[in-house]
Amino acid sequence: MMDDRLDATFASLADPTRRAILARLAQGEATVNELAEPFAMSLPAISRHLKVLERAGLISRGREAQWRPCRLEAAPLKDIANWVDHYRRFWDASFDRMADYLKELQTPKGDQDDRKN
Amino acid sequence: MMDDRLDATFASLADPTRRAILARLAQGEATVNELAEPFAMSLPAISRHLKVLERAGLISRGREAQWRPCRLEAAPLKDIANWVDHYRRFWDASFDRMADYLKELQTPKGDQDDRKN
DNA sequence: TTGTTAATTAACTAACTCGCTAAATACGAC
DNA sequence: GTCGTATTTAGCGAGTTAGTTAATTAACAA
Repeated sequence: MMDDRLDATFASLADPTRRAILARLAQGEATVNELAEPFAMSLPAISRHLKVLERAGLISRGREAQWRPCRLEAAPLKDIANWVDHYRRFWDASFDRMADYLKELQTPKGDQDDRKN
Repeated sequence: MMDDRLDATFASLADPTRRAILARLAQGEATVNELAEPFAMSLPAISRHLKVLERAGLISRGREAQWRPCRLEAAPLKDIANWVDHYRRFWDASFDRMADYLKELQTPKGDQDDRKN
């Protein structure tokens, strides 16, 4: 919606570790230790990446005993998809198919944002 | 394609001034001064934003006399769109429509990238 | 040559990011 | 309480970013 949210979302996604974390969470919830396991990086570093993702609204966290399971929250990604779709005509040969696609996208509700993209 | 390019693209898009510049360029080529005009910011600042966008491959620049017209280059945006589409199912109710869409996207050539997203 | 406009580079500051290690907190088990 | 595991916070250092003003380069015009 607002500019700041796009800022935070894009900034969060600019780090390969954070994108990998999201990819992992796309397969289901995971704890911090589980998320950290694939990386040659300290646990505090991962914890920080998770905080960045949380602030951007890209993940949420539960509380089960001493574990804080993380789950993917895709709403900001939808904003990104809406934003980038405005540029689709610049790489997509078929104009009309894009029009169809955008129309489809808008059917559920008018939750697109055009101002100050 | 490679991870680094996604990094650079996302990082470039994390700034509202740069997104606004891209939005302006979506309407056609423009010189540095024209691009700077809407902003309460010095010309060197704009010049640097343009350099960031250029390094990310999001714009290219010509040379006409003392003007250096900028033009939008959308290829990196396509990468973004491809990346974010992997998460479409997390906000889109219709699974099957997404599958169709992705199939469409892949038809022209296999220029998608899945590794290390 | 001199002047004007367009754009970049240089040098600087303030603020932020990302990694680390060490210490602290939170919870469950004993 | 004490122990062990999970996670976060604190503090540090290196590197980057985004802005500034002043100086410089590039091209055209007279």
